[in-house]
Amino acid sequence: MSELEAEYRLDYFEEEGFHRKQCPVTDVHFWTRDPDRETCGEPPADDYSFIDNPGFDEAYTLAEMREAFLSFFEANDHERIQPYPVAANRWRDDVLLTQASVYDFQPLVTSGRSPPPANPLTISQPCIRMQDIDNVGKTGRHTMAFEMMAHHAFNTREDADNEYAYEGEVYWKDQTVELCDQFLEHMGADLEEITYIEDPWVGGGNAGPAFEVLYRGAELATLVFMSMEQDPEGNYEMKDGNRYSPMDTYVVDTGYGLERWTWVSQGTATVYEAIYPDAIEFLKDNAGVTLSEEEEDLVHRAAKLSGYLDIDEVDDLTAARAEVADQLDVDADELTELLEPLETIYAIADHCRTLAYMFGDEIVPSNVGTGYLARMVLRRTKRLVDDIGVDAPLDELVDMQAERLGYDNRDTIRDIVRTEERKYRETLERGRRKVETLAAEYADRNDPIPVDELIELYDSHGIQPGMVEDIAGEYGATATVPDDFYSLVADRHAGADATAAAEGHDDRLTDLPETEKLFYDDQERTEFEAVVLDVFERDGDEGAYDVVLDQTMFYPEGGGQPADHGTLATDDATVRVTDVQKHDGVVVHRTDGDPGTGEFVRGQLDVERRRRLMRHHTATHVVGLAARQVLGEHVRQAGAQKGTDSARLDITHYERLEREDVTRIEAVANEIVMENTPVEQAWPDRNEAEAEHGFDLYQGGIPPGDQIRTITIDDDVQACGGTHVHRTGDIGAIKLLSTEPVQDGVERLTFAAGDAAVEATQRTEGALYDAAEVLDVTPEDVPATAERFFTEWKERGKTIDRLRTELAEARASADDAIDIDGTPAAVRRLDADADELRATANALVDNGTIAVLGSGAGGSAQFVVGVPDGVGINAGEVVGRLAAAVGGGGGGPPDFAQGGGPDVDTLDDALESAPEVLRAVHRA
RNA sequence: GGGCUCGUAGAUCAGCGGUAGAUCAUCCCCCUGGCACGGGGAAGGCCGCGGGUUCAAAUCCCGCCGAGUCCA
Repeated sequence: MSELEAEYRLDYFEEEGFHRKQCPVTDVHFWTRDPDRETCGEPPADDYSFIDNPGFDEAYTLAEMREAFLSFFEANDHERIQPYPVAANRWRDDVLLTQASVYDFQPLVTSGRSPPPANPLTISQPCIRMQDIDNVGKTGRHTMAFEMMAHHAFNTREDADNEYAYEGEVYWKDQTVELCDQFLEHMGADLEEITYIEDPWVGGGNAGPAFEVLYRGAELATLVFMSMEQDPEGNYEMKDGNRYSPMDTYVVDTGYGLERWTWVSQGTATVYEAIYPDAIEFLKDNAGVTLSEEEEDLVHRAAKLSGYLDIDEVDDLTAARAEVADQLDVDADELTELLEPLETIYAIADHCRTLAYMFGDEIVPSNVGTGYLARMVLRRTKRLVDDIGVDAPLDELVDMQAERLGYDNRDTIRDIVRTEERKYRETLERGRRKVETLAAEYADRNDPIPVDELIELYDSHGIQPGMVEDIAGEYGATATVPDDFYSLVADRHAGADATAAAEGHDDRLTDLPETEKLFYDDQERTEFEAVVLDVFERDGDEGAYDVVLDQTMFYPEGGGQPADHGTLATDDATVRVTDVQKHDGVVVHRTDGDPGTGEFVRGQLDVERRRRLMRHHTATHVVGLAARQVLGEHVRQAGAQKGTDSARLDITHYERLEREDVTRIEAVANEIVMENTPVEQAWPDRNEAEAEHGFDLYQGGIPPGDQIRTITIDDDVQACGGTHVHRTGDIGAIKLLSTEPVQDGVERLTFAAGDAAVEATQRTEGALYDAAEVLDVTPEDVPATAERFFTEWKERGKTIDRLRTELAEARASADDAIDIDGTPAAVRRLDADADELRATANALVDNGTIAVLGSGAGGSAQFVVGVPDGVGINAGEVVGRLAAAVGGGGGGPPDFAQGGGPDVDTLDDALESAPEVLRAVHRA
């Protein structure tokens, strides 16, 4: 780390007369204007001295503080950028939620592959950090949802190649610190009290020097100078033990916690009271939490202590609280009783804000991904609300925050919350029933409910162990939850994680120039001319070649659209193209012959295939648009695959689709087709397009580059690389074929377009006509007739059962009975199925007769043996012996047994031996 | 995406190789002046679907479909 020391010696510090010091408490190095200062300013070295002693000229609300920050940086030549969604997985696949403002610009902008929306820029980015969930409410300063205010500058080195999307240096360390200093001064902070702590930063494969900015005990900002990337050969070893080397791009990544700043400006005891005082008032009222003045004072003093007791690093909350109580000279239990309701209220306010962000940004609850996180937060919030007895519905609480945050999809948000609440209630009811049965069982046996069962209940049924304890108590059973419960659950999940083998890159391709893509120029053209740049024979695949051309009309597989097929022809030969792939801009045509390197070829697409693919691709956009119109704005693409006969589109939606939804989507989609709307292709500047359309552009993935290709149909604009028809009318028709749930929150729509739609309709119609023919009715009458047939079929089954019983009773007259040690016995061959044998045997037994029945029906020998009560013959034993004679086995209870074997031929012999067997078994 | 659990009567579930059950709801009867309760009875099942193993599968195995849940 010492190699980095020089990195922190800024001219700005020199000019401003800063001193570099080492904190005796925390050992860190820091910079200060105050020559007498010894400590670094961070707890535990220093206290939260801003509480009751606000750090700025005025008290700010959250909105005022945000505006103060953004307008200050605007006045200092930064462009204000609108915040990104909290669902970071919309533009990157390595994280789920946005946890910092810099997430917005990773990886494409920070690596220099795409230009930033402005440079330098300022933003206040909503973030969600789930890892803080347990601390929320308790520590006085943790929130799961927060806004990170920031100013960013994106720089490239002077000696770097001119291959990046931005050039030169905007500003770096000195000006970053200066801006921070100036903003603090602007707000009225006492500059003498500010400390800049040296704290190297590492994260996400990048690293660099960084400062933490401390003021009155509060960490108000982090100034990160992201300038290195992970590199085993690198010169710098960072705190994560990895080596790093400098990058060509270097990025100013700052973070100013909006909530912290607001808090420090107000000097309230906890951050929560500063940022949503109205929500807290409402919840207190609603839950009936009222404190006396004396209690208020105690809570206030306790909160101040919680601040610097650093509870988030204390495992045992009880012990931490006891210490607080000790310092305040009050009883720990009393303090807990006083604080807990407040902590719950703080947490509820925070969680509702988190949910408002999540649902406002159109995250749909699910069993996977961000949707699962949303579900977890919602359920946790629901439990908290129930615990403390808030009777306002959850959707209203979330809506309060959504309104404050300015979301306009509030109706959908409420709908989602209500749907999720209902699902959770059903899970709880299911769980309760399950636990009740289990508790009653263990109470009977006087055993405690074992930990295995607790884990099973939680892991497989989502039942919190606390709930099991409660219910067990009601039933007089006991359950003890071990301290390491959740790690025991985690153990159950320990398993090998699948690692996908990376496909080996073909080095030979890297030397070739990017193929010029003709398919965007005129999507209707199907012929072209090109020069063969190179041909590779495919290893281990006789007669297969990869052909690279200088330009091509062939669309390579991508964006869910399969590759074009067709031919490449020279004067001498024609080869078939069976697949087309793209590797870093080089289009590779797989062919069944070698057209010859350097040859001039004419390419011809399989027109029919391409047309079908185009129709299905455009139809996919239309169906998505229709689904959004019918189901709501939260609907977005979660995946898509086009084909020649059908295509499928996965959409996010929080309820199962019903037939009615599907018919409406289909109707709207076909209206769009009939309106014959133009399908417009454009190549706008990416940042302009983003500013205009937001992230809904990228439902099919994010392409790199300065410019992106967009496809516009009505008000639906998508970044899309596929080929499309000119107007929606060219699709012809869209027929939805089926829907299926892919996962909770995602529905798959399968549909056919154009002639494929007609074919699909004809197929289903054909099936209906076939069915009608079989039933000998008109197609319209098929449903009613099928129902009638089914009902009649069931009735016949019952009639058969009844007649069988009657038949069995009729057969029960034992006039052929033989005597087995004083009991009559009927030994017969019936050649009926097992049900009939059983019924007959039952009837015989009811008449006091031993029944030994054999059947050769169905290709195997079967026996049923029934013995009346009080006759000392074990039916199972008898069956066993008889079955052995036909090469099988059997068994059953002593009064009624069944068996059989494959040798039908010896069935009669076996039956003949039955009387002896009966006697033998009786006497045994 | 991975793990686990579960699909049996209208509902909730038991049965886990050998004749498909319980409770509630429904219908009928009894008890009552009437209601609640109580008693008696009836009706109600492609045991999710498709394969396999077996003399025999609701039950065991495999696949599919569906529901739920935990984890990333």
